[in-house]
Amino acid sequence: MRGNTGSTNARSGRVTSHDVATEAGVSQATVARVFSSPDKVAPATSAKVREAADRLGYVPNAIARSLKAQRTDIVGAIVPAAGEYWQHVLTLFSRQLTERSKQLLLFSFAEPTQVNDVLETVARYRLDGLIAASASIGPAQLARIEQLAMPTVAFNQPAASGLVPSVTVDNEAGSRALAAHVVGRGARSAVFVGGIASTSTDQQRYRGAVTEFGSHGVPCRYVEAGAFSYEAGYKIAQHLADDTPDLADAILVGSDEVAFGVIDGLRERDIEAPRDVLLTGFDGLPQASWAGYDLTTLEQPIELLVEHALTRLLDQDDSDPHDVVVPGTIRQGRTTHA
Amino acid sequence: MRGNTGSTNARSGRVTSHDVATEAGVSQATVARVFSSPDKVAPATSAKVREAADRLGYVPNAIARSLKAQRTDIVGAIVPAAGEYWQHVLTLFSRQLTERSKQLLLFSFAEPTQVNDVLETVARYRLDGLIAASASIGPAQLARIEQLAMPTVAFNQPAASGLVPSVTVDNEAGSRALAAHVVGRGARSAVFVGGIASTSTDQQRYRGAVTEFGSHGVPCRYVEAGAFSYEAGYKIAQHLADDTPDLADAILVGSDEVAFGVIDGLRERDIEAPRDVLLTGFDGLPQASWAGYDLTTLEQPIELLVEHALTRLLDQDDSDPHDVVVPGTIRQGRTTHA
DNA sequence: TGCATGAATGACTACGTAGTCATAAGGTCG
DNA sequence: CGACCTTATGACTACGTAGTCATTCATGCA
Repeated sequence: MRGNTGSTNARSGRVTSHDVATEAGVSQATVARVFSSPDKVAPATSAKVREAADRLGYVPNAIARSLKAQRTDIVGAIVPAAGEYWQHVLTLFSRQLTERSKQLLLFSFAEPTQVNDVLETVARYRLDGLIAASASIGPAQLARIEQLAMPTVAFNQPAASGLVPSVTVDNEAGSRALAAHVVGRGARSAVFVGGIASTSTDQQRYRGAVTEFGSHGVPCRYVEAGAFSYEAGYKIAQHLADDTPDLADAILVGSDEVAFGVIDGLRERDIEAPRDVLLTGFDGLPQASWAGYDLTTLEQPIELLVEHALTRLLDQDDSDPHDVVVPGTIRQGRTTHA
Repeated sequence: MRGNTGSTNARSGRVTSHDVATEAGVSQATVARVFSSPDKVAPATSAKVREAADRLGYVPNAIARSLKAQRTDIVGAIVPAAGEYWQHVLTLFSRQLTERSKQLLLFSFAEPTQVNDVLETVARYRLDGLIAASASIGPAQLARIEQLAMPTVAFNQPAASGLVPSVTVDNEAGSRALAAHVVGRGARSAVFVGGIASTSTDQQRYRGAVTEFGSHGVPCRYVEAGAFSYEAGYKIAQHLADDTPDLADAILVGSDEVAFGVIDGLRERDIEAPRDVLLTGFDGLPQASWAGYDLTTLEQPIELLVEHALTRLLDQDDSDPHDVVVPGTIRQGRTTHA
């Protein structure tokens, strides 16, 4: 690597296809072709151009490319700023997008009230697609997304049904399966611990539980933790423990993260699953398999869900069904091992 | 909202400042000013333009803006695709960037070999800054980053020192503190369980432990888990358990996530902390505070680290020190509560 | 009243690329 | 060997914005 940088700027951030063209003795158009449609250039020319590019430290400018091509190769994701589940999902989206040579532009928000602002920002970037992954995105927001005319998929956000294409795990069936599971293990009374009652996820999961329990004559009341977090679960567990010895036979928790909190909170009061109560989660987080919890839960086929979502988003095919619902499977853990 | 869309295209994704200019009876330049430097436009004109924009559903195009302004308002982050710690850090970066009206473009990689490819992709986007957060980014990669002339901060990646500005927790001092802590609780022998021996993080943390233990005449050997994961910790715990009853008095684990695995792996063999061994982690993940683990660990001031990193990146000030090292604090948990 | 001053706005252009069209060179086939 | 076709390349332009410069007009002050 010799120090010769000639008349052009040495900083790679400033070298353009024009500079490379001059250096290689070809036109700018040819340089562009070398980097975007290599098969349209003679091998000898291509080599010459690439050498010149290396010499100058040229790197194609994706911004300019996006403007011209009307395509950014970037997918946006609107995700809550907290929560094990969303972090996990995000990781998978990122990984699968990388495989498709796309980037992930992250829009996270701490408060549901920020969603509107976030949406306006999203609109400015002409993204190839948008993943709306949050129960906090209401109908009004979905309508705004509709306006943006940007390919969008709602991820595990059942309320989006009909407004925006969605990909969701079968919450109701999953809850029914879990209910049936604990009924099969002798539960004659149950509590459903939800995160936030107003979310469609909570509602569907509760409904599924009630339906199944009902068909077995098992009562099931709803308790709201107040958030989808460990802490919320830990606190609500104290309340539940106060009910002892009238504590239900089974506790169905609406999400794994909350369930971890419930488990630890109950342990604090010396209530142990499955000894004193049957307990299940929902989601199938990696931590559910950790020996410390070994939680019975409904495992979402997240890889599959993510794949569906990206296919819907990027491989536009209008014959695809508008809403995809994928069933989960029960992960049998120690917490219901009677 | 009346249905009149006139001659311009109704899809918001296609409406330009020119269209708005025509609609409002002003020039394109004025429309641009309304959205980028509002104080340079008369209030009446501004209102007129905004109305027209609303009517047409105009949204400024951030891509075009970035090209013209040579500024993207996007910060990139190169982060490993797995690991509780990185997920947590990422969340904080995202949150703080949102506050600064910047977006986060995520580049994750599953294998260290992918880093080079990722870097080439990064180079194409003219980002306002880059966060290099991974122990897998070696000197060669850092040199390449240097070439890109893109403001960069290495996050918790001590090897970057001198090559790229870095922000790091004080690994060595942290380890020393933890070692002193367990020595104070009677440890006369110790094991350090690292994740991957070749990472600088591991090396610094081990060195700190050895130094402190050495000054007390306490031997400390190094054991490699093979990864910074729960599973790796769980497996290595089995090996450690095989050494019983010669198991060391204290186990210093190089990261919390691995520590959770070690705890559960040891429990499997009926070895419990602090009953049979003193055990510490490193990082201060939220889960360390979960009652199920209640781990003594070195808590990183992550919020502060992230803040430092972004300040270095965005508020360019050459008087800032090149490398920032921030001390952590010990979180006292049950696992060393003799 | 006349001129300097400033605010408000418009015309114009560049940011860096990729696609369209035109053109030149090389090759095939009757 | 000439009409025809293919391949490789160059000239040119548009993508949508923001900053520079010039122009207009109203205001203030001598």
